[in-house]
Amino acid sequence: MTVTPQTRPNSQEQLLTPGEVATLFRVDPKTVTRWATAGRIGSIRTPGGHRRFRESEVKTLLAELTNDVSHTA
Amino acid sequence: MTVTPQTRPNSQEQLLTPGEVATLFRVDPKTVTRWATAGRIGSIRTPGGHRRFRESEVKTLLAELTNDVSHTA
DNA sequence: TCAGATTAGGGTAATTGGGGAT
DNA sequence: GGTGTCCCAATTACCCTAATCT
Repeated sequence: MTVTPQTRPNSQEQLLTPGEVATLFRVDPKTVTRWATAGRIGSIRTPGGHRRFRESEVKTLLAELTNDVSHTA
Repeated sequence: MTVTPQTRPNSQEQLLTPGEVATLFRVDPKTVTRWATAGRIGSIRTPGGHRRFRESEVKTLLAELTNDVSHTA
């Protein structure tokens, strides 16, 4: 039991670690880092320099891939 | 100048526990403590030695470390 | 005062960042 | 052009017990 939604003074976004995102996409964590560096995905840095990713954004991006996106902008 | 509107921590400031800050950054509470020790984030100690963090400072820090993707089609 | 949950403190493993080469 | 793997250094996560907070 760890599902106790507390700490929501203003509806914060759920964040994911690079490893978690990498697992979702079936890629190497380094690749996720490259996506962030290339600006293809938004990222939040910890004061220590590690990255965190928005779960909603990741899910959206994941859904687009599943739906065969015509990424021709 | 006699009064500074909002530019100073006057009296009441919403304080957050290490656990709450940890949730916002998606890190371990111990990591937040480490940030305080390293001086990366300001902290207030309770008489018992526990740490409390200013909500405004945490929010500001979180905002500054956020890199949003401006994919404004 | 009691009870439950959180935090501090120290120590050790795992993850991550950055660069560079394949 | 994009991805996976190598290196090393830094940051973070999990282990424990005792003290503090609510």
